[in-house]
Amino acid sequence: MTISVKDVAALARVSVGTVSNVLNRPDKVAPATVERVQSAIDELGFVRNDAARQLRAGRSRSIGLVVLDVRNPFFTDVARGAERRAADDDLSILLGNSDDDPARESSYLDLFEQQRVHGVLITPVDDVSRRLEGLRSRGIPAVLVDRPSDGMDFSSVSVDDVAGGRLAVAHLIESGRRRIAFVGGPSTVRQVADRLEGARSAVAQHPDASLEVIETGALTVLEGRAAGEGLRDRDAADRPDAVFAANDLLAVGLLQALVMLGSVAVPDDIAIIGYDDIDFSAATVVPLSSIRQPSELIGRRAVELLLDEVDGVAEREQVVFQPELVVRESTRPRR
Amino acid sequence: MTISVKDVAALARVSVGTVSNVLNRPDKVAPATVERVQSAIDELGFVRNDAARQLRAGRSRSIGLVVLDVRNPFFTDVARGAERRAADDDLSILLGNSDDDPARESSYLDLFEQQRVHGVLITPVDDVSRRLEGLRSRGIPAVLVDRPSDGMDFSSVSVDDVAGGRLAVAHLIESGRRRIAFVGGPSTVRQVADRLEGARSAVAQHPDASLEVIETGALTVLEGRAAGEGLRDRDAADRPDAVFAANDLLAVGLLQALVMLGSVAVPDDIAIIGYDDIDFSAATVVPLSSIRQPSELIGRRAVELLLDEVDGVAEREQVVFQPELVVRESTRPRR
DNA sequence: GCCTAGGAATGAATCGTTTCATTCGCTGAG
DNA sequence: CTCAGCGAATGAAACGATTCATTCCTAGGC
Repeated sequence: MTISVKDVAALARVSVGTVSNVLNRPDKVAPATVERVQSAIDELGFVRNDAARQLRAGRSRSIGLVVLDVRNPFFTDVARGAERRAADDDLSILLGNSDDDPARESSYLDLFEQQRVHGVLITPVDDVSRRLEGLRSRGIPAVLVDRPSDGMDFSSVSVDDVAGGRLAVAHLIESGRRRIAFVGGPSTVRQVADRLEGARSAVAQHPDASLEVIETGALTVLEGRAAGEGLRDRDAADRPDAVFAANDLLAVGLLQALVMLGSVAVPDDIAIIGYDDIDFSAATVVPLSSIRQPSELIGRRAVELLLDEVDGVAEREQVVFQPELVVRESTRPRR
Repeated sequence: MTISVKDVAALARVSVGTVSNVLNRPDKVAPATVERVQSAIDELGFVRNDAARQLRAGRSRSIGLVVLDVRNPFFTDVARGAERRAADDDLSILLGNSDDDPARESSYLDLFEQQRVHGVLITPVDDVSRRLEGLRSRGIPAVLVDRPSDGMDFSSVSVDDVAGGRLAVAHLIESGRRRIAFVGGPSTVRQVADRLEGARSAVAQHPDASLEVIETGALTVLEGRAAGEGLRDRDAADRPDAVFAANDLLAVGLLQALVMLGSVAVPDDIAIIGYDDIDFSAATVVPLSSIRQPSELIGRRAVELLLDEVDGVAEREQVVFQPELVVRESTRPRR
């Protein structure tokens, strides 16, 4: 039923090879013929079948990207950066959302491998290095996004999360806070662990500063709100005087619980700093201090590393960007 | 180089047909054989080539979804709903982001058609009915998302945006405002036009209420901030006393410009109401009143309509959900 | 001991595009 | 007038999975 090159060839009275040439290297075909084939294509409404192309080519014209949470603007920004860069090479991005679930992550990797993608960009939940080795051995390279590769086995594009954590907590201490709480989780997620490590190291610099860890199940607004309710319900004396949230979504949830639904003052009772500096951070109840990462750039660079590896001999490379402190009202020194 | 059914068949000493049967209808194959083939598959690390399957099957196992803006949580919620539903039928979602750009929209449609997707879900920027007719004639049905089909030519899942606009502005008027401004654009986008129409009809009910339209280039935080700066720089006497923003992203931008970067009080100088009720709305500087839409449900339902159409005889159907007013601080009656 | 029913396995044909070794046809040099 | 050279066009083979008409086996009935 569907129109194929064969039909086009018949109508234009040329061979299928010629039709293919018109499609792929029009300069190798006589202008008059190109013309004739073109109008046959238009007349029939012919649309190339990608599956057949891919089958022949051995791989698809897309790159798989697995992120932890599409609802986190940080990741949509990364995806957008990746998509832009990929488009320059006529590649498209398949976006997968693992939602912190190893099973979902794994099923996206399956899917991408079946699709014979050019390569995979991934922010892993689980330890997927075995899986990725497997992919690579079958010709599909992978680049880690937003976290470094442990054994330098893969190229990666990340931001120094330890430095970011240190930056955040050092700033809290500098603005006069001492009883710091870290809100984030699950701690198996590398970014969370690193940011916490940075926080610890900043606290270690100050003998009278202390750090409490409040683990959450995920990095979402909802979990942040739950954590905030926990804090709100404590005796005031029992509360930390500052919170470092592992990302802005959590921080937004904390604000909802403490300020909107509770009566804890931010920053006077508790200062809050988040991470990612998403668009909304500047417009929250109390504008949120945060740690900024070059998100679009991360996506763009990740695609570049991937393409280098696809092209062959490129060395594995670990790109690490430096995070940046953005100070707003939520960490104002106490009056 | 890559492992195919042939290699598996050779190792398991069966025919390729049998390998395929093990993969697709294991019950038709003797248990012992299944076992043998399975271990051959594991040993070789065989992974099915999706392109070959698709080529044979005539279409892919995915559904294309084109949205206006991935950075808008409303659309990621729709996408998530769609993805969940599609997974039930072993289908995956290809997400395309048109960014309000007809050219990008069109190139996603090309891509999806080349991929021979099961069907297309789309929130159009442009008038794409011709394109969609074309797709349909070639066996790819489409369902409109978040806007009704003009000539009932396509199934659609939407929310009554006129009612939503009316709801928003009626609420503003009820809370004592009279000089209303509508901020949104481009007006060619159906949702914007409908919400504006609803606003107009609400204003028409009140002889002393007036409506000013401030058109923006897109529905983003950035555009909202620009519009807000315009308002902020006016003489106080020249300003509206309430703004209805065509979505929450714009409203967030307005808040940034008026409250954070300016000194206009919300809601006392200007009340603001947004649209979509995204997660962040409850945590903005001034918690934002908004119009809520059942976003995940929209995605889910859209996939269902699409599958009905794929399966054959289903009638075209126009599903329209009703929006809901969510009142928060940003539209509190003036004291 | 023969025949048959039916489960199990086979393998050639097919999907639509690309590639590449060949062939074709023409022009201009000798 | 012949032929080398060259641009243009050809068409068969290949990519890898699935399908289905056919063949093969075996157990059980008579």
